[in-house]
Amino acid sequence: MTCARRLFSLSRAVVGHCTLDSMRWSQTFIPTLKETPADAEIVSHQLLLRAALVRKLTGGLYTFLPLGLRALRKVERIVREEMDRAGALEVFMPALQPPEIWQQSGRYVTAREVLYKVRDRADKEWLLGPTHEEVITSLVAGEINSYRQLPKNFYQVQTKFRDEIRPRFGLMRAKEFIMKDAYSFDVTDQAAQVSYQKMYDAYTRIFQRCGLRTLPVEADTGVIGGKFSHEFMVPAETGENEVVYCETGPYAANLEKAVSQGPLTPCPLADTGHEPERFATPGVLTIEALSQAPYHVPASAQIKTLVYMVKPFGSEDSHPVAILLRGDDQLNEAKLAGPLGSNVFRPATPEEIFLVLGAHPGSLGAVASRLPTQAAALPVFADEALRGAAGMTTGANEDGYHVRHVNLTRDVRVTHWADLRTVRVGERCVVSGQPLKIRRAIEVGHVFKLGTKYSEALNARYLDETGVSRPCVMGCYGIGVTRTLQAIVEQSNDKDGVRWPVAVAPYTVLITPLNVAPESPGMQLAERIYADLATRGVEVLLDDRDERPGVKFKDADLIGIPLRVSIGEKSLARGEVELKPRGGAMTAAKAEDAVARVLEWLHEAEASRAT
RNA sequence: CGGGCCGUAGCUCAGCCUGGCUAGAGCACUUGGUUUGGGACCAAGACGUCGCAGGUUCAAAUCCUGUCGGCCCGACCA
Repeated sequence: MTCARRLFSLSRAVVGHCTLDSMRWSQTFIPTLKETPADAEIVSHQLLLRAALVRKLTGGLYTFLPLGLRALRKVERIVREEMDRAGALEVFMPALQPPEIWQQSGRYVTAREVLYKVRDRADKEWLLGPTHEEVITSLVAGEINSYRQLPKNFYQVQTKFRDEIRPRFGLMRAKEFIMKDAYSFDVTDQAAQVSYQKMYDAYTRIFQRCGLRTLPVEADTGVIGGKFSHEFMVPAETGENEVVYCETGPYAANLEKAVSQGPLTPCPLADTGHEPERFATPGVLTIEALSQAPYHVPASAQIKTLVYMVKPFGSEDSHPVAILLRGDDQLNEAKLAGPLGSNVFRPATPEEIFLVLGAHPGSLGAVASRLPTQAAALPVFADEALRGAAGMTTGANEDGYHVRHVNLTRDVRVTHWADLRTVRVGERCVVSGQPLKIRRAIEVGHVFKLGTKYSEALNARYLDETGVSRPCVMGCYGIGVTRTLQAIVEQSNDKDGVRWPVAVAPYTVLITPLNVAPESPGMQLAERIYADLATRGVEVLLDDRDERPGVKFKDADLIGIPLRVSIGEKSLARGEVELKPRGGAMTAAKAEDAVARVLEWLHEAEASRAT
C-alpha cells in the first residue's frame, strides 16, 4: 500500500478536482452511434457525433452532451490554469453589447459581415459579441488612470457569436462557439512586447498540455488590426488555413502573410531597347491563351493587371486602383490592406473597369502611354517581383490588343511598390534559403500585438510618471476552445474511434466487467476497483450495462477513454484483470494489484507528458 | 450570394426515371426466449402529415410550380 500512498498525490491534471467525480454508464447519457451521420464530412466531426460528445441543433449550433462537456471542461481548466499562471486576471463580460462602442472603434463597419444584430422592444439595436476588444477597453478607460496600475491582462472564457456565411465541420466553424480571449494593457511598446511573449509562452504550454502538436506561425492581423501576430496551427489535411513553412529553419507563416525570396524564375530584366509595341491578339483574354501558339509569351514575362475598388476608412465612396502582378503570380488579398490603407475593398466589376480604363478584363494594361485621360491619376500598385522587369508583355488597354517590349521602370507609372503575391511551394525561404513547403492546418489560437488602435478610439489612457496622458498599448489573445477540442479529436483518433490524450479525456479510466450481475465475482471486483479509484480522485467510468462484450469493447474504443480495465471470467479464474491502454497492448494484472497498477499507469502517463 | 445535390421511421438508405393494391429494408427501440471475450440469433411488436403549400390527374412519395430546410463546391471570413 505504500506504493498506492505515494501515488495518491497525483496532480490535479490527471485525477480531477472532485474526489467522487465518477459515473456508471447506465446512469449517464452516452448515445453512441454505430453508423456515421451523413452530414459529417471530416473524421473529427464524425467522431464528435458517434462518440456521443455533441449533437447538432441546426447548422453551426451544437449541444454538448455529458461526455463532450467533460472534455470541454478539461480544456477550459488547462486554459485557466495557464492564464492564471501567466498573471492574467479572469473576468466575465456581457455577450450582448451596445453598437455605440463598435462605432467608436470603427468596427461597426469593418466587422459588419460577422455581427449578429438584435433589437429590443424599443427597437434599439444590440450586438451579440463576436469578440470583446471594445468592452474591455471601455472598462479600462473607466478604471485605469495611472501607470502605477499597469500592466494588466484580463481574460474570460465565453460564448462568442459570429454570423458565419457557411458554418461547417461541426465545431470548427460555428455560429456560436466558446473562446478564451485575453487583453493586455501596457505603458509602452516594449512592455507590451513582454506581455505578448508571456501569452505566446502560455499558449505553447496550453496546447502541449492538451496533447496537441501545434505550429506557431506569423499571421495576418485581419479585421482586428494591429502590428503583428502569431497563429497557433494544428497541422491537419482538413484544416481551412494554409501554412508556409521551412523544414530546416524557424520560418513559418500563414499563406496570407508568407513571403519568400520571390519567383523561382526571375523576370526578364534586359531592356530589349525597343519601345512598347502594340500588337493584335483577337480573342485572347487570359494569361494562358497568350502563352500558347501563336504568341508564346511565357506567363512569367507577362504583367497581370487587376482593378480593385477601395473604400478608405471613414469614407462612403470607393475609388479604383490598378494592381500589377507577374502573369504567373496570384494576388494575395490579405497583403493588399496594408498598402491600400484600408481593408474595405473588392474586385471592380467589368462595367467599373471599362469606365476607368476604357477596356474590358483580358485586355487591361497600365502602360502610361496607353491609359485614357480619366485614368491619369489612377493609383498603380505593383508587386515587388516586377521591379526592374523589362521586355514584358501586357494588355494594351484596348480590347483585342496587347503591348510588348514593356519596361516597368520606363513605361509604367507605378505609384506604390509592395509585396502582393502569394508564395508558391518550393520558393526559397527568406531566412534559410531552403525550399518552402505548404500544408493545411487548423487555427486554434491567435496572439496579436494591437498597439493603441482601441485605446485611442475608446479613450483608455493613463498618466505616466511625468503627468503626460498616453494611450495604453494593447495586445489581444484568443483561443478557440471548442475548436481546440475538435482539433484534438482530429489529431487523436484511429479507425476504432477517439484516442483521448489523458489530460483532456472525459474520464481517465473505464472499467468493463463482462458479467454485470450484482452477485457475480467479476461485478463485485469491478465495484471495488471503481470505488477505490473514485475515492482516490481518479475520474472513472464503470460500464455496468448488461451488454454483450463486443458491444462494450466497440463502445469503449469509440469513446476513447485512455485506460480500460476489463474484468472477464477467463482471466478472473486466474485471479487477474486486464489493463488495456486505448490503442496499446493488453497486460494482465493481479486483481489485488489492479488499483495500484492503474495509479502507476496514470502517473507514468503524466510523467511522459511533462517536459 | 452563384453553381451542384438532397429532403421517405430516431439513424443509414431503397422506392421516384416509367403515377396505381396496405410505403419498404438494415440498424436502433419494446416484449419473450436462446445467447454471452470484439457492434448476436429467433419470434412478436411499436414507430411515417413521404419537408411544406399549391397544381395536373379517376389516382401523386412518384409529374409540374412555388417555398422552406440541409449538404457539397465557390465567393466571404477571428
